[in-house]
Amino acid sequence: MSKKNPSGSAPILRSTAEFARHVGLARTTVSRVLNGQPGLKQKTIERVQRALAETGFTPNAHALHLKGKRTQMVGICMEDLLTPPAVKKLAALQQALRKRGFSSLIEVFTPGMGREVVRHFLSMRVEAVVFIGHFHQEEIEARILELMAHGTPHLVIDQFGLKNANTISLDRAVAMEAVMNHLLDLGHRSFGLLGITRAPTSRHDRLTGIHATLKARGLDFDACTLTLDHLHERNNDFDYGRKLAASFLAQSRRPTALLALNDAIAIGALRGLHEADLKLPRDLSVVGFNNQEVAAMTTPTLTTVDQNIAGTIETAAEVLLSQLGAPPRAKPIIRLIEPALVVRESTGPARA
Amino acid sequence: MSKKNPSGSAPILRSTAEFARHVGLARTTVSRVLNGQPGLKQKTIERVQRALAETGFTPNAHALHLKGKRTQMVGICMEDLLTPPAVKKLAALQQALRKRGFSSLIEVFTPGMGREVVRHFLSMRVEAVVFIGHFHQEEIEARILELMAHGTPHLVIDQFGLKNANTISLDRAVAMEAVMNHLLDLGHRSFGLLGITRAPTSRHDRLTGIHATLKARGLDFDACTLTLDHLHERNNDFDYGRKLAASFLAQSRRPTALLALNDAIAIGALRGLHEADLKLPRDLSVVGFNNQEVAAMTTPTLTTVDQNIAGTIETAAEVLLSQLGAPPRAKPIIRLIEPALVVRESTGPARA
DNA sequence: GCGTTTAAGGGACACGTGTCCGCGTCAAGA
DNA sequence: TCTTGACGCGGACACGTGTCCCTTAAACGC
Repeated sequence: MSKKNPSGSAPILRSTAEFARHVGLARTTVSRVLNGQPGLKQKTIERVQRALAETGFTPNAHALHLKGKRTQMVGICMEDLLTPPAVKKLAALQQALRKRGFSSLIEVFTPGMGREVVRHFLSMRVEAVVFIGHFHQEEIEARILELMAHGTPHLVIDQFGLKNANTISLDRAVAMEAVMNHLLDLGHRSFGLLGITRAPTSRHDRLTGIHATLKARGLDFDACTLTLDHLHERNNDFDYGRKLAASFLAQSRRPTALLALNDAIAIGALRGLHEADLKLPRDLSVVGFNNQEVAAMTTPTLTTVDQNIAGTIETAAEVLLSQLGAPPRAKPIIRLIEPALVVRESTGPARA
Repeated sequence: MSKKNPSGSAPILRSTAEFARHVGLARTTVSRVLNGQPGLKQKTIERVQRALAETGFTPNAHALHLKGKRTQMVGICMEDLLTPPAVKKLAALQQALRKRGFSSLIEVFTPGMGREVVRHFLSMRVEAVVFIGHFHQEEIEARILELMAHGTPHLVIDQFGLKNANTISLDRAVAMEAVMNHLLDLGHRSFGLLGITRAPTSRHDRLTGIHATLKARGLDFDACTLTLDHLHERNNDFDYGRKLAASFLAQSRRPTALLALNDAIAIGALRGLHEADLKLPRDLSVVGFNNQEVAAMTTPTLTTVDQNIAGTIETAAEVLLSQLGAPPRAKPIIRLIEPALVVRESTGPARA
C-alpha cells in the first residue's frame, strides 16, 4: 500500500510533515507560513493557505502545547447538569470563556470522584479549574489544596465558607432581606419557611437575612416564622412543596406568606394551595428563589429572587483570568453578588 | 534560585523527570512503575506510589497522546445550552461517555462558527464528534464531510434528513400518531396545531404522523386541523402559546384539542385558556411535547410526549463507540427512537 | 554570463513520554 | 572469593511541533 489514497479522495494528513509533502514544500517552510514568519514569497504563502483550506489540516494541539504553547483550557466541575440555575451558569461561563479564547473541559463531580476529576484536569494541564454547585466540603477543600500545590488557579461558584477558596457567591442574606421587606411592607407578620432550615454557615446565608430584617423591625423570629420541613421527606422539589403547603394549611396558626428555598418548591406550593381552593395572592403569598423561566409561566406568576447569573459569570471570568499570569495570592478572593427581587402575582397584601 | 522550593512546601512537578528526581530514582524506573512493567522490586514500586499520592503528580496527557496513546476525548457540539431537552441529552451523554472512559469537550456551535469549532476538535484530535440540536443544514453537512475526510466518526442527535450523516432521531411521526389516536379515542375531531407547521422533510416528521392517523381513520386533514401560527411572531415559547390559545378562542370554528410543538407553548396555552376562564380538560384538551419536568407541575398537569432521552443517549453511545476502531462505512447509520405518550390531566373527552 | 540577492530545503534541538537495551551495582549462593 | 542473577541507571529513539541556522537553488540585475 502506498501513502496515496487509492479512492482518489484526499489522504488523511496527521502532521505538518505529511501536509508539507502533500503541498510539495519543506516542513519548515509550511511551519513558517503557519506562524506568520517573514521572508516568504506571497505565492508560497497562498499555496499553503489554499492547501490548508482544501485539506482542513490542523496542527496537533498536543504537540503545540508540548512546545510551550498554552493549553487555553479551563476545567469546569459541575455538581450535576440537571439543576437549571447551575446549567445556566455553565452556559454563561462557557460562552464567557470562549469569548476570551478558552475552551471548556466539563466534568460532573460525583461524590468520591473528585480526586479523579481534578487529576484528569491536571493531566490535561488546564489553566484553571472552576467548581459550580455545592460539594462535600472536605473533598472540595482537599481538591483545592491539590490545585494550589500545582499552581493551578481555581474558583468556586455558589459554595460559601470554604477554607482558602476563591469564591463567588450570591448574597442570600441580602436576597432574603429584600423578600422580607417586600412582605412586611405588604402587612405580613407570619411566615412559613419551606426548605429553609440549614443552619447559617456565614453571614450571607438566608436565615441570617431573615433574622436581621425581623430584628430591624422589632419582631421576634420564633414568633413570626414556622417551619414544617421535618414532616416530609426532603427532596426540595415540586412534590415537597406541594405536601408542605398542605401541611401549613392544616396548622391552626397559619402563616400569611410562604418563603420557599427554590422555585420548584414554590411552584409545588402554588399547586398545593390551588388544590385546597385558595386564591392567591388574596389568601396567601408565596415567594420562590432563582427566577427560573417557569416562574413567569405559573398561575399566578411567581414572585422570586433573581440570581443575576450574567453578572456572576462575568465577575467569575474576570476573577479567573486575573489569576492566570499572576503569582499566587496569600488571601483567597471573595466576591459577593447582589440579587434582585422580582415581584410578580404570587405576593399581595396580607389578609386582615 | 535553586529548584528547591524555599517555602518548604512541595515543589511543582511538571514532568516525570522532575518527579523522578524528587523521588530519587531514574526517570525510566518511574515510568516503568507508572506503566506497570515487570522486573521491579516491590519496595521501589511502593516508594513511587507513595510519592505519587503525596505530590499528586500526573503525567502530561499531551505528551502521552504524542506517544500514541488515544486521547479518549469526544467533542460535543451543542446548538445552545438553554433548551432543557438538549441539556438533558448533553448530561446523559456526558455521563455515558464518562462511564466508558471518555471525557467530553463541549462547544456551542453558533451559526457561522461551525468551522472553527470542528477545527478545534480536530486539532485536539478528538476521537469522535457529536452534534446535539438543530443546525443550519448546509453548514453541518460541510462539517460532517470535513470530519469524514479526517476519518473522525460523528453522530447527529435530533436533526433528521442530513446527507451522509449518522443520525439518531426521535420518530416524531410515531409520537404524533400516539397523540392523535389518544385524542381521536376521546372523541376529538377538530385539532388546533400550535407551532407545528414546518413542511415535513422526512417520513418521521410530526405532520406526516398526523396526516397518516387521520387518513387511517377516514378523516380529512384540512377539514380537521387549524393553524394560526401566522398571527403572531414565532418564538415557540410560553408567550407564543398564550397568544395562540387566545386566537383559537376567537375563531368561530373552535378546535376541541390543541397540539403544541413543545411544552413551553402548551403551558402558555394552558395559561391563555385559564385567563379566558375555560376549565380543562372539560372545555378543551391540550397536548405538549418533550415531557419536561414542568409538565408535571402545571395546573392541570400536561399530557405530553416523552422523548426517551435515556434510550436515545444509550443508543448514541453505542453507535459512537462502535465506529471507533471500525473502518468507515459506506452508508450512514440511521437510528430511530420510539417516543412514549404520557397522559396527564390536560386531555379528556371532547365536549359534545 | 556573472555575481548578488532572495527564498526554500533540510538538519538539529527541545518539549514530556514510553520503551528498548546495554551497563553498572549489589547481594545471595557456591 | 567468584559467579550469577536481580534490579536500577541512563542513553537513545520516536511522536509532532516551532525555531534556529546553514546550505542550496532559483531569480534577478548588470
